[in-house]
Amino acid sequence: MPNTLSDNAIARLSVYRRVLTEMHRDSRTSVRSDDLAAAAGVTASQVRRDLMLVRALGTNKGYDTADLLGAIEKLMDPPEPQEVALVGVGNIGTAVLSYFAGRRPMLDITVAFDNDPAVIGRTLHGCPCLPVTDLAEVVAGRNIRAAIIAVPADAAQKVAEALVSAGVRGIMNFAPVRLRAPRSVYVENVDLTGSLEKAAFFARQRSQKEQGQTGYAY
Amino acid sequence: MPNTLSDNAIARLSVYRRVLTEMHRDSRTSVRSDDLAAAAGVTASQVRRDLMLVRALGTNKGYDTADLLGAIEKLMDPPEPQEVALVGVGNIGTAVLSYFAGRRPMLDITVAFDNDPAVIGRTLHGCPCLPVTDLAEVVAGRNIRAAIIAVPADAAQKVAEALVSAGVRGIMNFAPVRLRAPRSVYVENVDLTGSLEKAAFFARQRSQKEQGQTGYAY
DNA sequence: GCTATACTGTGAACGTCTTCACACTGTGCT
DNA sequence: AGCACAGTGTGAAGACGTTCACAGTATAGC
Repeated sequence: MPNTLSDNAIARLSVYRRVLTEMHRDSRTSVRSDDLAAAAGVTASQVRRDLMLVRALGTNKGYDTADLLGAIEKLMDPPEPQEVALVGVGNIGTAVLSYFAGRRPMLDITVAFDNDPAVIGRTLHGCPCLPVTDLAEVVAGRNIRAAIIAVPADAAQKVAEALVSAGVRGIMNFAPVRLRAPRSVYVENVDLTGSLEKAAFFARQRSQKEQGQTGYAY
Repeated sequence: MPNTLSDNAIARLSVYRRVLTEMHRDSRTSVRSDDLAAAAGVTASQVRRDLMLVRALGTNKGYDTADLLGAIEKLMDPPEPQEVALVGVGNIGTAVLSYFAGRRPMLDITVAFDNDPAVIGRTLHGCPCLPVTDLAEVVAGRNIRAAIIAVPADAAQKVAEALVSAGVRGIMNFAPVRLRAPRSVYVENVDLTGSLEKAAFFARQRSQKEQGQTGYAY
């Protein structure tokens, strides 16, 4: 099994793609590994390694921006627009909806579910909100393979199970729980509390270091 | 420099803490490494390794829930409540504000900044919104060390620089850009697009595998 | 055409994080 | 008291990801 694309590699490719899209929009035609590296916040070696994965070849003048973008898109984008389901249209769900509206045309949040009568039936950012009781039928019926969970922690596991049995194989999870799912399902946890805690923790640590209070283990 | 706490270790400790908090609330007094491992979605070895970092000792009956929770909190929580600033009170900023309201008492988003007159002067979830022109003064004045960036991509770098020069050393960044910051500043990128792309990518990949279409490299 | 130059592609070294495996310690049972 | 057992603490091994360093290759200049 050669060339398995790791989690981190996919994340970096996604960043390269963003950078390349901008460069391409600016009519820049070629890019060197160290340019990409600087823009993406990684080393040039790392970039070249990653680009090996997409089988993109460069020359002694760098890479052709359009070619490279095409190669990455070919690898990462679905062959045709992929539908994504959103479960939970509260604060985070709504924010996510508006964030993704029109951002990635190949990844469309085409349906949302909730159990709050106040949102059921409404259309937010072009996305209809259905009752969560319709979830299994709609997701399975439309062959939806990716979903976003933005429900409270205590409801997340049940939602995940419903999604998985309806055919979902990739989940982006905002609920602060570790979902239990079969290994055949990919779960990307977006742990907002954890992320903020990390930022706050390292902020304290680095502030201390600056004050010359070294000698601590951490 | 022994025992530097890695990024991943902190993230896992944050999860253990959440799990332990629940157990403690449920009056559970002891926990074994494999229980914690199952709840946190990691291996038992990993749990024991991580717990070495917090200098928590267990017995042949596992760990004392309260002790363990205390040890993790002592390591991760600030000695006194730590203020956090939010920049950008749009969709995501607002969602973040409501998400963290009351969730982590030791990490308080006490001030928000925006340049939209519609939100300036208002108070959302107990957090006053000030004009972004006040940022430097307020952040420096209150000695705020951690901040959340939830502004559009093209404004993020400028905001980051302002925050850093006002004394911020830890940033949670929602903007889809790689921020350039001195090494003395910790940046936690929350890349929503990247996360969704990963979930969608692996969803496709795994769906294919299920259909017996093996033999592909990826 | 030939040389100097610039960048890629990649084997190998390196470092880090994770898992293994087992010695050690304390508990409960007889 | 002594033995069997359960679970931790940790050195060592292993897996994985990143960086190094240089051979290879194409371009540009003379």
